[in-house]
Amino acid sequence: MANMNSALLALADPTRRAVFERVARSPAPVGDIAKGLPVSRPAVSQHLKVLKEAGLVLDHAEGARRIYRIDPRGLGPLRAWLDQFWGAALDAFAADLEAQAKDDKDDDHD
Amino acid sequence: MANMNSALLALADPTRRAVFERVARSPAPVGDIAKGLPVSRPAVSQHLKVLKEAGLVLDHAEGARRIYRIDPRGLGPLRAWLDQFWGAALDAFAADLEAQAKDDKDDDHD
DNA sequence: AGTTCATGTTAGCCATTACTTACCGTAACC
DNA sequence: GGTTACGGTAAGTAATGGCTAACATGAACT
Repeated sequence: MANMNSALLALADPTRRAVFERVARSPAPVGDIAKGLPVSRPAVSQHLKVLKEAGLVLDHAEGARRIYRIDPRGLGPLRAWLDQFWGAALDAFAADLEAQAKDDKDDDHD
Repeated sequence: MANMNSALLALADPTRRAVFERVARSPAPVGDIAKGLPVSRPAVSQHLKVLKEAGLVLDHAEGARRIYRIDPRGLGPLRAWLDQFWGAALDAFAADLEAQAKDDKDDDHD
């Protein structure tokens, strides 16, 4: 499912996120991905399955190899969800500045 | 730790994400947050602790209550990390379009 | 001081999960 | 056909994590 929940869940694990980052850099077969990681090849295969179900990567057979690449639509919902709170974060930042200014005024005993 | 790893890990859990969304909407004490959720108050308190250590929320005492609000700096690293792969996703999308066009035309390659 | 309200903390339980080893299927070689 | 390369799947295990219940802390109020 390519919703934001599964995407967030998939990217939470450091190893799986490393797999995703590797695939995002450039498409690669499973073996190559596993070579650059401290886990076994089946582990990478399992991570790729999760990433695929989360809509973050795509795969296609190429002979005996299976090439994984980033799924363009995967990061969309996640980014949209994040931006939803970007405004709230900025508002909070503005409120912080205001409160800080008030504090400075209160604390101006020499 | 206010890095992107802990932020991603904190937001992965649906309940904890609901807590974060509630806090982001408007600052509130723990009891009020727990009222709108299907888990106990201690559970909310634990989630808030994780969110706080991830740099996603801030708290300040207000009498016996403890008001939690969003931490403006929390989403920054996460958003930055996400944008790092936004370009790769767009590139992949462009590659998809190109491949599709090639398929449609059944043309030989560039 | 004693009581009540609001919250943090601990202990323990249960479900989930990330990992490895072993195995099976498939595709390209000889 | 046999063998080798590549990758997905199953089973079993150790570790993690979220939850509740019980306890501890501290502030406000009478």
